[in-house]
Amino acid sequence: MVAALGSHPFDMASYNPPHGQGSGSGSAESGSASGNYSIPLGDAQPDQPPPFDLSDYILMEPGVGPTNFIPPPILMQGPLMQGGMSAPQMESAVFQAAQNSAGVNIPTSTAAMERPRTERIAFRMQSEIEIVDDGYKWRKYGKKSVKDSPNPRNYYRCSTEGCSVKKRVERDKDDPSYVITTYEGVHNHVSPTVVYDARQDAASGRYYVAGMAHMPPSSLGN
DNA sequence: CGATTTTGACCTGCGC
DNA sequence: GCGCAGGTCAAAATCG
Repeated sequence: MVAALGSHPFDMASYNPPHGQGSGSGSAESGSASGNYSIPLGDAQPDQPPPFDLSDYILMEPGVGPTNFIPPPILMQGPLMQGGMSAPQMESAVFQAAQNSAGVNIPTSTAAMERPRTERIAFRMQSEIEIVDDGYKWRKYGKKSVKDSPNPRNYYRCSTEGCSVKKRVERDKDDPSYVITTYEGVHNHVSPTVVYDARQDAASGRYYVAGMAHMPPSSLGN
């Protein structure tokens, strides 16, 4: 599942997920190894944990602003988008996926059930640089070489006090011109550098920042 | 001088 | 139980 931001933003392109070759990490169970994902948005598989992994990224093409990109403040699990979405559709899909991840997925394996669910989203973008300015301030806390990839993975944590959001950044092992950024968690604050408009909806309790829904800090599980 | 990065060690989960 | 791999910690180094 991939959202590709190509010649027209939020146009999806097919992408074959670079699944791990069964290294025992247990992450390669989602979908077939070669096709596009076809699990409908929000249709969680009842007998599987949320099948998120690095294949669930949004693909960004050059010129779509990798140096000034603000990730959606809502994070999600599971396959998200398929081909042919318009920008409003994608935005809606992102939000719906977040809602689904918050309440619909019912993993049955004990490991998946006992593991605290962390909201994550990954972006795959073509970029010379690995550190994109997403408006938040990050502090690097680790670097690790990963199996099946010649490129190290860098670990960052939001440097805002009290915010436990993390992100991982690594280059695509299949195409080093692409950078995969995985966000984990939800910021409990607005961007310190980019705030166009932030307000809290009285009915839902969500924050709306620059037109996007933001979960209230009180709803954070971690 | 405080903040950030680097990097080896340590911890934990999972498969065999 | 053991080994591997991913993730985190923390002290030292570096930077602004």
